Amino acid sequence: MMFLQSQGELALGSRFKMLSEALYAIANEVYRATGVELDAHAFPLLRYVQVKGPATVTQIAQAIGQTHSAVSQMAAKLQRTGWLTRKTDRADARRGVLDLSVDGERRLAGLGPIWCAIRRGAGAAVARSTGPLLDGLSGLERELGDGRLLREILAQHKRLTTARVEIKPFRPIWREHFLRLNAQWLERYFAIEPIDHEILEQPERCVLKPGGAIFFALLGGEVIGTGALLKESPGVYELSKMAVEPGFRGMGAGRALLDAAIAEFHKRRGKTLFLESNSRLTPALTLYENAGFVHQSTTRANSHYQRADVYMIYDAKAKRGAQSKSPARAGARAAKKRG
Amino acid sequence: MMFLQSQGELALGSRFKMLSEALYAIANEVYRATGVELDAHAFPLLRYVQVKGPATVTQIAQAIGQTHSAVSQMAAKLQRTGWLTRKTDRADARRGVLDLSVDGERRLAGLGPIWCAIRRGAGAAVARSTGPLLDGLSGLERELGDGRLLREILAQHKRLTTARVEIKPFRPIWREHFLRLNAQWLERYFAIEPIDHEILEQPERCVLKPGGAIFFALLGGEVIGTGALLKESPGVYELSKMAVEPGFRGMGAGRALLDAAIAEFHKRRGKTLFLESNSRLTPALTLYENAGFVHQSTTRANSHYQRADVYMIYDAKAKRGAQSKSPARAGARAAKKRG
DNA sequence: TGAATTAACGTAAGCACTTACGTAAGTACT
DNA sequence: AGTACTTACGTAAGTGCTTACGTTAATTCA
Repeated sequence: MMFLQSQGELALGSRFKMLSEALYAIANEVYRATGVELDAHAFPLLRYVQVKGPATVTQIAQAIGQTHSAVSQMAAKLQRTGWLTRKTDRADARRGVLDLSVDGERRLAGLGPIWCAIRRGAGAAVARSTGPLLDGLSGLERELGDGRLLREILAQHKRLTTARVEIKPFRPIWREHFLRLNAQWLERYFAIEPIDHEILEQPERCVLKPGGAIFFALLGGEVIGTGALLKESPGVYELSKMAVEPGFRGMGAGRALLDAAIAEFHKRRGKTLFLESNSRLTPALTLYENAGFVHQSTTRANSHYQRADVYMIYDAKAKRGAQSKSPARAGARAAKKRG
Repeated sequence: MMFLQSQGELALGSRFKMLSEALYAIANEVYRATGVELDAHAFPLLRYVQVKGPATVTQIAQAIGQTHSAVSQMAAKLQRTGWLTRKTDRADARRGVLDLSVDGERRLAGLGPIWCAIRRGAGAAVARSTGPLLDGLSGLERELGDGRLLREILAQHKRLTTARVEIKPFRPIWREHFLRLNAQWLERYFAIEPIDHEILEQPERCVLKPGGAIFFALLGGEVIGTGALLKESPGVYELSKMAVEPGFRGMGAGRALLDAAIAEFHKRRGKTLFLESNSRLTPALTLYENAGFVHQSTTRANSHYQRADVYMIYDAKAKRGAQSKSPARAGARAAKKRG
């Protein structure tokens, strides 16, 4: 192993292969340890149909970078084990449309904490493997070699499953998190606009005092997400400033925050609840769709935000399943319709 | 493919696998384009026996991080295609000792420029793939995706094979390279000692004027290596300050510089030629051994250097094959004896 | 000096892919 | 409408590895 490292760029292929197999092995180990019957090699396929909805063999193959044969074979296997269903596209009889089975949906829905733990553990390992790419690889090889990554993932999983996501109303000691969590995604995707600054830095004055509300999602005492209900005018509320810590996504915190905000909206006898967002934030849009927000054909007149190109209004009847029953799937179907 | 990237740490295994296969494919493409009949998957095994000398199946398997079965199977294939020979260890009849065949040695000796080109091309691609590990991977994926890496490797190879390594005596315009090339490895492995600074910064005063010589290795006009012959006392010379640009190793520049220095030593009717080095610099030691330098049982009395733990004296009779006839292999056998 | 254990290694079978190939359905062009 | 083509996909066979297993040789231990 030390020998391959001494060969520098010449042995990159071999080292990548080893890393790949080691990571698959760790993932399988985690699945086994948590009692999930799933082969890590199926992840790309399953995850694709989970987030994107029903898809054809070729479509999936291109997305996950494998041949259609590989997807075809894996799909057959997953059909036998009850994860997938397959029916031929009625528009084009050559195509087969793969979709999660009801049972498969249910089983995948329970994997949130596991994937979250893997993401957190692997993220930490990757973060420790700093420096130029070759040094980073050596670091990662070390993490895998001494079993550290596996231990860390399992520890993370234990932590994530013993604690539960709780939603609490605003408290001054958490004020900084309101800014921190929102700044994260704002800076990543867009830029922080003046109005953002105002709201995020003075939440009491800009949100609470005018009759709005702010919620925080906590996991084992740690603040991992936030969201705000702004009062725009009597009876009209705006959902805004939703943010979940990247390392904790998939735990249902977003949906819980959303439900809390909607409950508060009802409690205050609101008439209209709207939100503005951006079409690039597909996971968030999916969440909104599931919770009952409906796309409007135009953007909102005199919007506060530069980045807003999506305008949605809440309609209780459009709600698509509770948070316990695989919200992601319903959203994926909705995404299909969005195009 | 974009989909896998969106999955962050969760799809690391799949991405590593793709990178691995893409790199193997590129290497095979390069071999094919340059008319070499070699499968990139055989590289770790072949390279191991090339630099380390004859070895057993298990030994190789551990070094290259595969199972003994894999090595056994690959070795059988390489035996059929004439690369390897195999005989059972006479000390332990369970063990089989794998070694390069005469023909295999010859063929591998011709791969220097190819490996050099791969190292340079891949090194450049890796260097462009900067940032944290995940971003680095994305960068590398892009390099592989658009065929840039392959083109670059082939271009490098063309450049390396059209030009030839030339050895030239000192010229003032190249003075800075004498410092630059030596500082590279000194800083990497050790530290620059005061005496190094003196010699490297004032080569005319410290080397040439007292009766020594300095050589430069050029490839297509570019200075890629250097080496010095220091006059220690009448008839006694020291070989020192040998350095070859990492990206150009394997082109035979080191051996050419060494031969030039030895020729100069003979021309000046020297009686004794010695060198001091460090046991960690195995490739360099191998080179010295091939050229005729013989290890001494003690380190040199009143050595100039902190780092010196190897002391060798030149003996023309100990020379082990010209630069054209696979010097590396003879060196590997010598390394075996060194232990 | 056997007897049990361990080490080295080959062979077979399996696995996750691949390439090669065949078939059926859709598309484009005359 | 017929003919070439392209596309979607399954199946078979191949590949580079793995695990499982068996054989033989060395080592350890009573």
